[in-house]
Amino acid sequence: MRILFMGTPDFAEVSLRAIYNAGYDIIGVVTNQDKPKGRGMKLVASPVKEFATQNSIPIYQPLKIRNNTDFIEEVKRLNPDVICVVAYGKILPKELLEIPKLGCINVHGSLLPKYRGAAPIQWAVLNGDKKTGITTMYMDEGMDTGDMILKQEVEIGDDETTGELWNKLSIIGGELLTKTLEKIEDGTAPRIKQTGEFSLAPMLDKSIAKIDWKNMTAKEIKNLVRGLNPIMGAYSYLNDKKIKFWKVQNIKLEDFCYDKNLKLEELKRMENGIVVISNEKEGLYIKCIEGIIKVLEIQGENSKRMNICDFLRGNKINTKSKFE
RNA sequence: CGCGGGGUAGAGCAGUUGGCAGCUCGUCGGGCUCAUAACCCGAAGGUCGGUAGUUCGAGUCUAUCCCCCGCAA
Repeated sequence: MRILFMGTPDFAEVSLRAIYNAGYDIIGVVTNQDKPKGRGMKLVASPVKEFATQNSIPIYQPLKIRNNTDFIEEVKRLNPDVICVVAYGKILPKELLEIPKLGCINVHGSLLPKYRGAAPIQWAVLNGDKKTGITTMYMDEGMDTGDMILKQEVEIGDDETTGELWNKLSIIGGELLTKTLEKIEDGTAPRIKQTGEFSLAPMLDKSIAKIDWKNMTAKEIKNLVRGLNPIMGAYSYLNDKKIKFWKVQNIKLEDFCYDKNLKLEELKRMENGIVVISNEKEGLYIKCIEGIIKVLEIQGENSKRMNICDFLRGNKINTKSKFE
């Protein structure tokens, strides 16, 4: 089988590696353009491109695909049996989808039809879901609306971050893609229509990263923190300084009062976002709706991530100060 | 030439107009306590990123090099 692979980030690289190691004939790799990245804005190749370079697979990096007749012609000339798309980053037009005889298949990081769109993994964590998974499907013109082929569930841990889940799913994605190709090759791949309710997982907007102490419960804040780790980091302001939280715990008000010997009524009356306890021995505790947030890992302005005790040694946070 | 912050004890930081190198924690030794991430006493630990310069005198001012980090993508 002649396979054309389209993908860009590390998540896609894992899938490419899996089918490469499984012995499939990869006739080319399509990946996004090198982008200026990091300090100094140097051009950096995508992980998929790196892998292709190392293994001498031909690389294509079209600026755009829609209305790019040169590229479409090139793909026709390549004559792929299947195109595998994993987190490529561009929407594919119908004329491209119709080229491979056996179809275009996609690896998606959710249990479709839940979380169609660009950020399924992030949203699963942000919403505090207990499980998610990987779905492979035949692509059509819609946004992740094609017929499903294989599906595998994965549990999400209470403290699992998007980054951890991302890695886990990328590996499963590679395995499932390999299985899917096997089934396509021997003609046993099913075509399962997506039925029932669907939901969308749009690309994350920067504005969601700010913690809203007035309206979010402690549990929601915790989910926000782990959902945005390590992509953006949930942040808040303290004395006009931006502070990011990377790891927090969520403690019930009752348990907290019992532990610290405080009066529940007094605690309930405090404003949300107020620092209840802050010292380098016990750590940092913040009053929230329906709970206390205990900060474990934090990052100050222009600083790196560090555990809360180290942070408080050099950066004093006063009790009763308020996160905005 | 994208924008910005920084390099001082093992860790996190302070250090004013140039004038004895400090704080908190940790480590080591001792004490106290039924008990502790408790408390008390004591000690060790530094080429202040490198080099050159200004100066009676540089962590601090100037030049230059190296390294680290954040934003942004």
